[in-house]
Amino acid sequence: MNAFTVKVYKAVLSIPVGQVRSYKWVARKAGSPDACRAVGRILKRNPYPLIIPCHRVVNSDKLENYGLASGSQSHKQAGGYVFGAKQKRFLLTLEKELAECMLSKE
DNA sequence: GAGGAATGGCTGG
DNA sequence: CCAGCCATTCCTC
Repeated sequence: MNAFTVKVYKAVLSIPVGQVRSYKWVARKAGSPDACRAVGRILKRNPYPLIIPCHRVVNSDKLENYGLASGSQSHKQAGGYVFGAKQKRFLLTLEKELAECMLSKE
């Protein structure tokens, strides 16, 4: 496995719960800032679709839509997802709630 | 605001 | 080894 792929996995895995990062962000952390599409492709074809939180990776444009904003209930699409973009958004909302809950109750 | 080209690595032949 | 694919991004009209 290439170092780039491993870095991509690690970068995605390092994304905290309730947070989202852009493909470009992951690509940059992986060492190739311009490999944004490659990152998306890797995540889609990645061997571990269930242990890698690929749903936390969205487009740079949709970042603010999921950027823990007050009205994050945006019905916009945030890139693709193996199980469907709707599931992806659902998980994002769910994780955000979880994060807030943990911060509240500690 | 919308459309098109560029970029980089993975998969298949 | 070569060609095609893609879950994006940036630039230009």
